[in-house]
Amino acid sequence: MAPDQDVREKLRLSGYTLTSQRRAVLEALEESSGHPSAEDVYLLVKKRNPRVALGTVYQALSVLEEVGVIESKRWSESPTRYDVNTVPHTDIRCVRCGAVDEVPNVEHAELDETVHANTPYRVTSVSLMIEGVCPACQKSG
Amino acid sequence: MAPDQDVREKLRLSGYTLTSQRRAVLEALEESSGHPSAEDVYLLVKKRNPRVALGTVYQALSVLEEVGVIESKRWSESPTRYDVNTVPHTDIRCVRCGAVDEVPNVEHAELDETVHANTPYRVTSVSLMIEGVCPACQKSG
DNA sequence: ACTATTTTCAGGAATGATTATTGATCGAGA
DNA sequence: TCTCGATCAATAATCATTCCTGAAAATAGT
Repeated sequence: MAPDQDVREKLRLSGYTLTSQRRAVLEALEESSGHPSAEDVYLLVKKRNPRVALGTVYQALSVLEEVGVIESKRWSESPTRYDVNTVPHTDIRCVRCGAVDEVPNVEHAELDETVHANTPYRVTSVSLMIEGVCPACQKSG
Repeated sequence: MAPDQDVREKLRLSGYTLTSQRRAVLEALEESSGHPSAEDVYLLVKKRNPRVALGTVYQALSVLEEVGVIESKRWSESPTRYDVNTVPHTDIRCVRCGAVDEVPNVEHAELDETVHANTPYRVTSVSLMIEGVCPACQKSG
């Protein structure tokens, strides 16, 4: 995956540096399997460095997203989730337990084209918000 | 459009009644062109009946959505927007001024199928969150 | 290395949207 | 009309997120 050098370069291009806090946030994101919320990241970061504040995590996430190292997605009735995978992909969220999983083989290109062709807006983002009930919750439901 | 009788029936099926407040909220939604937020609806309702509280509007919107008379959509960095149009359609939101417009000719059916076929989740909702810059803001920007 | 300048940070207060609570009021049916 | 449950208005509480401020740390210049 992208080593520190890559991240450092992306930050530099926007006039930022790779601080220990930003690295800690990034590492927390990498080691967490799902799509953690800011709060989740905060708890992970605090395990190693109890001095960080939640506000700092929000700041770091904001900067990392701005430079394109991570991305955020928000579903209704749930805080914003973060993800280190910046390759376009589609996620589904369980409305019962909040788990997030990837949905493979969903092609965005055609959809983007249709949208562009049918609106006078200059389109800046097209994303899919998918919700459902995960297999585990279906069993226990 | 759907007359009171239709709305009343949908409410009844879920054990609700059509109160004057719910009707007022619905009328406010119908007479507002865009996709108003709860706050917008509140201001409209208050013009006729200054006694209603914002919490009451939230309650009414919640009930009306539950029974399928209206629907809500939420974009990032913006409060939830409400809409009486429950026929599947696609909306785009201007990131500058917040305006919401419809994008015609976007077919959901195929997309829904693809998603269903590629996840073990029981899918409950697939929606498109589209953002861009509207023509007016492009000129003034 | 030493100080000046700039950036970043921690901590906590503030904000905005939404939900929960509570006591009063309304309304359908006996 | 009386009763009982539903609904309401008002307000407090909550939740996620942003803003603010003085302190600490990185960076640059001497």
